[in-house]
Amino acid sequence: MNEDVKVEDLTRPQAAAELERLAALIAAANTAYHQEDSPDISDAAYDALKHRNAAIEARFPDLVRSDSPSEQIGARPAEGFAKVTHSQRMLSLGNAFAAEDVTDFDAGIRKYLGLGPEADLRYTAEPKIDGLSLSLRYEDGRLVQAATRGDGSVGENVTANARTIGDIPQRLSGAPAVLEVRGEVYMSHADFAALNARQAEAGEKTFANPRNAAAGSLRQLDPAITKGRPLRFFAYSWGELSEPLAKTQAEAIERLNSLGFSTNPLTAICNGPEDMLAHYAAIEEQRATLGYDIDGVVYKVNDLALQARLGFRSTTPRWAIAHKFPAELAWTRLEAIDIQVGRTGALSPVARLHPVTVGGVVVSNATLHNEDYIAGRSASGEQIRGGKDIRVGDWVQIYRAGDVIPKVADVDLEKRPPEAMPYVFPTTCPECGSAAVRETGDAVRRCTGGLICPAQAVEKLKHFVSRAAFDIEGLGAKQVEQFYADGWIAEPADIFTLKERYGSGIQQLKNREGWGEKSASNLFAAIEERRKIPLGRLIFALGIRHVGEQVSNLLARHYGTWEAFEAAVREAAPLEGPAWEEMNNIDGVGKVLATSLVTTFAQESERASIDRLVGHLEVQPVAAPKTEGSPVSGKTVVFTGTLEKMTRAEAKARAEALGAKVAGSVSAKTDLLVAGPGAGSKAKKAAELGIETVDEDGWLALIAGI
DNA sequence: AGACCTCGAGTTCA
DNA sequence: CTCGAGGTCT
Repeated sequence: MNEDVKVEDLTRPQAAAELERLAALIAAANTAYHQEDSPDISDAAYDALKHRNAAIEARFPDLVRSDSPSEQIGARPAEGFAKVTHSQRMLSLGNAFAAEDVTDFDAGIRKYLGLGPEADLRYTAEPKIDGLSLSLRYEDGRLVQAATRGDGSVGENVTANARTIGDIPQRLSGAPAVLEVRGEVYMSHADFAALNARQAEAGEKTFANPRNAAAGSLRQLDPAITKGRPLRFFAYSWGELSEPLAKTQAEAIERLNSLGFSTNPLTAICNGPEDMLAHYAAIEEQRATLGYDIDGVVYKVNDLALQARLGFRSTTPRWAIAHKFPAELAWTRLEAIDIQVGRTGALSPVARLHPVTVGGVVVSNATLHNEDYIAGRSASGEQIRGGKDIRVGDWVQIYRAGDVIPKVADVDLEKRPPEAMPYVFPTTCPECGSAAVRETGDAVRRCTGGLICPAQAVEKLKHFVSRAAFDIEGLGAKQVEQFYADGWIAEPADIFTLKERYGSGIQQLKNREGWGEKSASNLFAAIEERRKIPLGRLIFALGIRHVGEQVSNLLARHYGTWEAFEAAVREAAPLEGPAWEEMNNIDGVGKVLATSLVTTFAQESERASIDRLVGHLEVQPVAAPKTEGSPVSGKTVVFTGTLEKMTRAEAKARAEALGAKVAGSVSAKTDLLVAGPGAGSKAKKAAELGIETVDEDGWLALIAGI
C-alpha cells in the first residue's frame, strides 16, 4: 500500500507499517531462495526491497524491527560477477604525504639506478582521480573484457557495464593486437548532483559521494541501469601489450589519447622534485574547480626503460608514487572508549564517536591503536596529537587515514569538560577477566586467557574459516559467532562433526532464522569439500602468532607433508638441536617466529585441539618437485639484486626443492649467480671469479619444465 | 649495526 | 589501509 510513497514522505505510522511489510516480503524471498531451486523474484527486485528497507530504517532508526531484514544472517548472497584473473597484476601505489616524501622518492630512485643528483631524470605528474580503477582488454582493436581491480590479482568481469560508458571506445584502429588499457572510472560533480536528485525523486537511495556513486553504478548487475548513469573514464596506464606503446610515459599517454581515450589534460612532465612539487601546488589550486574529485597527484618516472629497470616491490611499483592531499578533518565528541579483544588476545581500544561526516562518510567509530596512543605518548614518534591524552567527553578531531580508517588526529583541550578523567586502560581482559599483560617493548596489551577467553576463541574460529584459510562457503564470521554462542562449535574440529552431532541436523538448522534446507545442505557439502585441505592453508588456519599466510606457505613448501611438518615442530621443541636449526635456516623464518610456532604446539590444550582437528582431515602435501634431472641439483646458487617474479624466500625454497644449495654470498664454490636489477658487489665479484651469471628470466627458463 | 623490505595483525564502512 | 615488528641485506 505504501509502495509508491517516497521514503522521505512517509509518516511515522506509515513507515512502521512499511517496515513490517518489507520484512515479510524479504523473509518470503529468502525462504523461496533457500528452499527452492529458483527464487521467486529477480535479484534487482530483491535488492530494491532491501534498499528501501534500509532507507526507511535510516530515517526512522527507532522503528528498526527486531526481525529487521538488514540484520538477517544467511540471507541471499549477492549475485556476483564472474571473476577475472588479470594477466598482469593491478598494483596500488606507494604514498607520499609531505614534500619530504617526494624528495625521498626521487633520491631513492637515483640511488637505485646509480644516478647522481645532477643526472637528468624526468617524471610525469598527473591528478589522481578519486574513482575506481578499471582494466580494459582490447584484442585486434575490439573491447573484449573490462575488469575491476579486485585484490589486484583477481577482479570482477564488468564488461557489459563498461560498454555503456561513453568515454570507453568499443573499437580501436591502429592499436596493438593485444592492448590492456587501465584507468579510472569516475563521476563528475555535476552528474553526481543530478543523479542524486533523480534518485531522491524516485525514492531510491542517494549516494554519499561521487566515488560511491561511480562504484555503485559500475557494479550494477543490470547493464541497463549502468547505461543510465553518467560515468566517465580517464586512461592513465596499461597492462599486457603485444608491442610497446612508446618510449616514455608521456608519449604512451598521448598515444592512448590518439587511440580515442580521454586522458587527463593536467598531465605534465617535470624535471626533478622542485618541479613536481610546483605542479602539485598548481593542481591543488585548481582542485575545487575541476568538476570531479581528485585526491592527490601521481608521479611516474617518464622513461619506460627506467621504469622496467626499477621494477616492483611486492605490491607497488618503485617508479611511481601518489602524493596525497591532506586528509579532510572533522570535530566531534568522544562518547566512550571500548576494548575489543582480537584473535591473538590483543586488547584494541575503539573510540565511540558522536556520528560525524568525514570525507563524505558518516563515521561513528575510530581506532585508538593501543594504550600509549590514548595516553598521548608514543614509543616510536607518532606525535600527531602532540602528546595530549584522550579522554571520554573530549572534542576530538577525526580524519580517515588513506581515506579509509578513521583516526583521532587531535584533542581540543579548551573544550575538555572539567570532569573528564584520564582513561585507565584495563589490565584484565574485559571478555574473560584473565590478566592482560604487556611484554616489555611491546605496544599491545594481551589477554592471557588463551582458549578460555571467548573472544579469542571466536576470533580464532573466524580466522579458521576465513578466505585464505578453510574458506568454507556458507560459514562466514556471522555464522561462526552464532554457532559459537549456541554452543554448536567451540573449536575448529567441531566444524567437521557438526553434521554427525546435529545429524539430521538439517532439521535443526532449518529452524534457525534465515536458514532453509537448501542452505543447510549446502553448508554441509561445503564442509565435506574442505576435509581435503592443502598443507599451507591448514598451517595458516591454525592462527599461530607470527605465522601468517606467506610464512605458512613457506613452511608447507619446506616440509612438504603434515607428518614431516608436525614431526619437525615436535623435535624442535627444546629450541635447539638439528630440527630447530633447520627451521631457523628457512629463509623468512627467524627466532621469534620459530619460537612462537614450537611453543604453541608444545602447549597441551593447543596440541590436543590440533590433533582433534587433523583427525578429521586429509591434508594434501605440497607436490615435491623432482630433483632428478634438475639442472641445478647439487649446485650452489646465489641470488642477488631484486627479484620481480618471486620473493627471495620463494626463490630460495624453490631452488632448494630442486636440489640446489642456496648461499648468501659469492665465493669460489658458487656455481651460479642469479642477478636481478640493483645487483651490486656480488655481481662484480662473480664476474671476477668467472662465475656463470643469469638474470631472473634466465633462471626461470633454466628451471622451467621440471 | 643500521637501512630497507615484507609480513602480520588489527580496523571502518558500504 | 597502516603501523609495528621481524628478518635480511649492505
